[in-house]
Amino acid sequence: MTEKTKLIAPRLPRGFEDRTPGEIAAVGQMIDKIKAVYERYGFDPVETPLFEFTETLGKFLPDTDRPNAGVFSLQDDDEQWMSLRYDLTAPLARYFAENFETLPKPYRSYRQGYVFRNEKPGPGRFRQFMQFDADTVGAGGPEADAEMCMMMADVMDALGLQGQYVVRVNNRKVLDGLRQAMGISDDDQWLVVMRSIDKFDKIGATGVEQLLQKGRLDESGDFTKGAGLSEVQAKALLLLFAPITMQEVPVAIATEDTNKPRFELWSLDKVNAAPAGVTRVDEVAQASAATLGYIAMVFRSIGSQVDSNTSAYYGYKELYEMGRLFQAAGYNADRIKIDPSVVRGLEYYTGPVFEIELTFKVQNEKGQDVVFGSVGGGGRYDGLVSRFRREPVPATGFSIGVSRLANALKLTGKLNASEPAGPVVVLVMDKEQMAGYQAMVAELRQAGIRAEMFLGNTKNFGKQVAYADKRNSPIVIIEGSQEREQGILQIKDLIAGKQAAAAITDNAEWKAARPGQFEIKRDELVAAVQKLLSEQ
RNA sequence: GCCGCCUUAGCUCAGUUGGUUAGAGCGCUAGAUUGUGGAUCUAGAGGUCCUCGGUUCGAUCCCGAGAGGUGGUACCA
Repeated sequence: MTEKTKLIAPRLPRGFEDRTPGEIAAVGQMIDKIKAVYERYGFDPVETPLFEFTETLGKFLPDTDRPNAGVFSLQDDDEQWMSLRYDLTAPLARYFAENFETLPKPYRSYRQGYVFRNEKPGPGRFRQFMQFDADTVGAGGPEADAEMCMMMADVMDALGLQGQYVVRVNNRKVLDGLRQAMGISDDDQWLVVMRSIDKFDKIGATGVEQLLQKGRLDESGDFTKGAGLSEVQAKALLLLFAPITMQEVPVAIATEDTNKPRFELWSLDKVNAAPAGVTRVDEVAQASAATLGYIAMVFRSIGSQVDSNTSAYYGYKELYEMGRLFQAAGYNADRIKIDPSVVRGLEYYTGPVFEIELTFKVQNEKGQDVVFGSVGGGGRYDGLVSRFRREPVPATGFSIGVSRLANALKLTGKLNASEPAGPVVVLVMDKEQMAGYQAMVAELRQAGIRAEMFLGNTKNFGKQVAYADKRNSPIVIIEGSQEREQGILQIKDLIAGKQAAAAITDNAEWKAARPGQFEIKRDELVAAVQKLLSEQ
């Protein structure tokens, strides 16, 4: 005991966080609100484990037998690689495929939990964080995608963020069509193009333009190699971000196949004299008409037409139909808007992609503006279940980054992270009377009131009251020998006392005043506490 | 991964031009007060000065390497 043993420094690996009662309560409230929206849309919960076989998650490095370094992995007894899940989508695909025979199809499910990524953490980025997902598996139409977007918007409303977010929607098929039109055949080159576009909110138009061409030298002096596009190609892609100015309006022209309208840009004069079968897009999808027209214009600027290649056509048509659905359901462009610059991750999305963006400024503790990125997103992933089953299974879904959203709300003071009320504390005035104090606690607990007897060092009475204060306790119960003889108790209202004492500066006066304290009969304990709690 | 900055008490930081017992504020513990929260006063605990190596009579300080933290950037399913 005399020799000093080497102590272990209590420390947390970076990217991980402890959560206090206030934070747990605040996130719990968020979860309840999100859950309520999902359930209202007809989704059912399911829970899957934190660990999966690495091959289930699909994260083996190419050409090696080791998992991707970005996932936490370990080998089981039989040397099979297992990994902590890094999202909730791959485990859902596994669950659906494994229970294919019994699940209803389409299958609507939601689930919430921690996911893990072994990457360098940053502001608002963690190595363990919570996601809350909803997915519809087995429904291939844009109605399912549109429903996802509307549900995301409803969730944000339910969290009290009306008017402070926008759900941005794009379609990967449109981007693929652009690629074809521009004649980019190299997959790697296209990958760099997509990454560059995805960085728009971080590095701006100039930065993206540099990345699309030769490359960009950032502030730290690091050079990022560009995609090697020509100036003409780069400028055309940059139109995706340009402010929308339209001389012409998009129209849908009926064709022999009623499911395949043609999309063109017409001048207003031409539209006004339009023959039957030509519909202005803004009459059916007002919310996003300008953007739809704009996408058509981007195609024209590179010498193509939006419906001249299959991929772009279907992407465009899906966006058009989703726009109609948003319009019909009353979701305007200030809540959900079509935005051709949305890219989202790169791996498995096959059609519509969407992202929630906060439209208010977020500042960190030091008062600096923080680029927060999206707080949620998703899209259609028709290929994911096919890894487990031979038949094609379409699926769409999205994910809310609960941790990141909570962090944003915390920084803006919109998260109610106040410490929850503590228990009623019964003070120990006389160690011989423990049984009596414990009986009081039991009475209170039986009445459903949080209560505890002070268990620490009872020698100094002031410390007991200080303990109750630190516990955020609303009330303390005092029974000394004087009270016991008279069959009474002292009830001390700590909340009222705190207010009443604010004006007192002298310690002697402070003690004499005993603010917020009054007497009751012993047998009135439960009733008096209940009454006081309801008044506080 | 790459680039910059940082590392002294639980926290925020001072300091030593290289010299013997390394400081402050806040916090913590105890006492003033075995019948009252805040404030006040008193006392106390708490330090491998990030680690290792080098230079030096002597290193917390100078030099080198490493670790950790932080910011940017890359990757991000």
